[in-house]
Amino acid sequence: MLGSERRSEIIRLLEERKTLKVSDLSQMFNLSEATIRRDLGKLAQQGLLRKTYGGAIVKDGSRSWGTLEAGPDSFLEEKRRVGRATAELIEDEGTISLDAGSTTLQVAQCLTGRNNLTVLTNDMDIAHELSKSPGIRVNLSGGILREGTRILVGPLAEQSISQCHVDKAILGVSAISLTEGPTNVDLLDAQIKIAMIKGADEVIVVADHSKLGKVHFAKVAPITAIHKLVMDDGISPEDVEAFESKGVEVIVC
Amino acid sequence: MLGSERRSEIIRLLEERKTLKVSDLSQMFNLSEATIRRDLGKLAQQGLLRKTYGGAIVKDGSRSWGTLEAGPDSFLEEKRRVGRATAELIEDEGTISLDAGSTTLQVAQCLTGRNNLTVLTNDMDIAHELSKSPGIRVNLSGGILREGTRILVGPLAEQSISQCHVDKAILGVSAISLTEGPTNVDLLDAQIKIAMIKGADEVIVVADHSKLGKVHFAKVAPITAIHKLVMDDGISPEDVEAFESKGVEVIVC
DNA sequence: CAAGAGCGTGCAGCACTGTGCATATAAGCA
DNA sequence: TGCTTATATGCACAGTGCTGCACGCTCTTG
Repeated sequence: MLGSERRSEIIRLLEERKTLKVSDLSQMFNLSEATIRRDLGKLAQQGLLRKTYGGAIVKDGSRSWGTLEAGPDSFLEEKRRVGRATAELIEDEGTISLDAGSTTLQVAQCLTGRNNLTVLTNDMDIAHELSKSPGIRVNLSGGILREGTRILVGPLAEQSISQCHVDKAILGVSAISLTEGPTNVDLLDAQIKIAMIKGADEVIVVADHSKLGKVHFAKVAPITAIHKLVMDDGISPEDVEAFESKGVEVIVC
Repeated sequence: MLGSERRSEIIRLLEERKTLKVSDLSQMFNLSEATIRRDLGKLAQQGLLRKTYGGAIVKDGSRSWGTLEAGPDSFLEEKRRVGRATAELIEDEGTISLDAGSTTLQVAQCLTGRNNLTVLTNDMDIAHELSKSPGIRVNLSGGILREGTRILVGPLAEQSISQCHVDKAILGVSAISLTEGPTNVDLLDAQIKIAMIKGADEVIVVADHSKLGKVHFAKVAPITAIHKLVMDDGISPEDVEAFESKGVEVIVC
């Protein structure tokens, strides 16, 4: 087996299992651990994985087009759980809009294998991820490609989104509070989210608990516009109750 | 067996197995490893594969074009030349639309490093390529992601494009003839091209000479709508003159 | 804090690489 | 036909990259 071939296989395995151990790989390929470590070192340098003590894990939800360096994704495990739980809320044969972001990317990854789903998104990575599933019709919004990311924003994006109507809008946010509702650091992003809310029957916000109680610059919607909130179990029972009293169904996972 | 024949066979094998070893090929063709290495060197230079330690693997980022062309990356060298020549026609501080396709992808690769260029495209690979250059504003059209490719088509795509006006439209085509003008195998693709032509001051068609004289299903525009045609030197002087007599400036490279 | 697992790295051995040179084959031309 | 030229191929060799081992260092765990 070629060295490069082996490294491709490592990446493939990593996408499948999300985490790998040096000792396992060493046995699997019948090579010394030193060689495996050198492989992982190279792959990490290429940004294709993140090394950990004892092995490697997928990097930042595996934004799989490489080259673009993604910062260390905090709360990745929480986002994964949120992604899985959210995917369970989505039926086949439906239409959804999927906001750009690392949490919504996790949702997308859990949607592979769906049969007759139509998805509208403004995130090229999400589109790329979903395009692997033949049963999913992927609609990408137009827009300006924001520098350093693969997210589409601007008037063209808003207009594309406003032309579509979906069953559910799945939104990531950078902050959510009881009084101010979901808010965002970036105004352009917020406008995309507003357009998605307008065109949806049901609005689902996904977030890890680190976003809770914060308020950022750009308002997205009043809290009453949100139908469901999916969050990891870092949220307190009091907060759950408070959201529920505002009419937001909270799904803890 | 001819050398060129052997190299075609190597490419065919590579597409089948995704990875090849020098030692295996040497045995298979009953030739020295030195010869195989020289072959792989040539093929790598043509961009048809990527050499690795001990063999070769398929080039990443090479994309599957389904049944559009005879070979997936046929006439790559010609397309490179066309790409370079076309990039020279594009000034900084301008706006262009860049059609989806393998030839236009070559144009995009030659545009990196531009300072103040705005590009509108319906090809995610082109958008990705251009996003590496900070000086380029990338606008991606919306649309449905066509299965197996990274091309956006459909009403949303057409509408996004029709909302923009550019200095030059750079179009790839699957066929071009004197009488029928540029034509395309796919109707949806053709409609994108039509929208791009409508919104541009100048229309530049790029193609390798294998497209010449053919006519495909979907009409794009009369030949008189084309201002410039960039083609590799596989075009005959008679054909150049014929196009020129129709008012098309032909750039041979 | 101590034990132990895991880490990076220098070193040696070996496989792979590119290249110059000689030979073989094919093509062009008088 | 015989000669020249261009290309393809094999061989040899020096240079480079990959791998396993062993060592000392670092991190995790209890």
